[in-house]
Amino acid sequence: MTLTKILKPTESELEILQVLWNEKNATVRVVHEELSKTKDSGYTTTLKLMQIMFEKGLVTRNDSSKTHIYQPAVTREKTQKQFLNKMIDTLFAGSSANLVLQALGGHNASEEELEKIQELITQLKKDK
Amino acid sequence: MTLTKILKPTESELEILQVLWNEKNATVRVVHEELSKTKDSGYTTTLKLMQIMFEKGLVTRNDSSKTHIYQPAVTREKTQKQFLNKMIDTLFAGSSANLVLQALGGHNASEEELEKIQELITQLKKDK
DNA sequence: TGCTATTTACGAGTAAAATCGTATTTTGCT
DNA sequence: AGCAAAATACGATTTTACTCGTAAATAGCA
Repeated sequence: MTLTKILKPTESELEILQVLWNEKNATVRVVHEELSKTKDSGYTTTLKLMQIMFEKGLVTRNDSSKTHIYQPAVTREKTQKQFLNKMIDTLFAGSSANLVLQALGGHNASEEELEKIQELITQLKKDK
Repeated sequence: MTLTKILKPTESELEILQVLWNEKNATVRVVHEELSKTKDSGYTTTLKLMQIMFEKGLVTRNDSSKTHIYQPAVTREKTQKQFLNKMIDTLFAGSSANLVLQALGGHNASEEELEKIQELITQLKKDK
C-alpha cells in the first residue's frame, strides 16, 4: 500500500502553481517568463524547481516532445483549503470567522463580491 | 537612515508569537512549556529561537532580572494582515472575497459568527 | 557561604529550499 | 547534414530554518 503523503507546496512552488493554474499548462519557459516579472532568478532555477515538483507529484508533464509541457497535479481549491486551514489554526485561534472579519475589514471587496458573500451566509444560516 | 525590513515570521516563530500574544509576556520557560504540549524540541531550541526573534526585532525583552521576560513586538492584527495579504496574492488571485468564500464554504462558523460577518458587510456596503 | 537548579550565550550541525553553472540533448533553420 | 539556439539533466553551492550540546553566569536555598 502506497501512502501518499500530503505535501505542502513551498513559497516558490506556489508561485509556479499559480501560473500553471492560470494557463492550464505551460512550459518552463512560459512559467519562467511570467515569474521574471516579479522576481529575478535564472531559468535553470525555475527548471530545477519544476523538476522537483514533478518528482514530488505536484505537477505532471507531457514529454512526448522534448520541450516538456507541465500541468498542475493539485487543484487550486484543495491547495487553498490546505493553506487556509493551516492559517486559521496558527494565526486565528481556530476561528474561520475571525479570519473572514479580518480579510473583509482590511481589504476592499467590490459591492458585487460582498453581495455574493451575503448570499452564501444566508444559505449557510438556512442550513442550520 | 535605517530601513527596517519587513520580515515575515517563520512557522516556529509564529507558534512562539501565538503564546506571547495570549500571555502578553512570558519567559522562555513558559513559552517552551506551552509549545511542549504539541511538539517536542528541547528547551535550548526555544531559547535560541527567541534570541533570534529578539535580534530580528520580532520581540522585545526585559532583562533587568536574569530571567528575561519577552514581549511581542508585532501585533497579532498586523501579522494576520500580513499573511492574509500574502495569501490572497499568491493563492487567491488577489481577490479577498474569493478567500472569504472559500473560508466560509469549507469551514463551519457558528450562527453567531455568521451574524457578525453579515453586520460587517452591511456596514461595508453602506460605506460605498 | 557554598552548592545545586536554572538560565543565558554561543557555536556548530542538520535538513530543506533555492540558486546556479555546466554538460548533454534536442530542435529548427540554412 | 551541420550549426546555433533552446531545452533538459544533474551536481554543487548557498541560504535559511531549526536543532541541540556545552560552557558560563546567576539565582535561590540549605
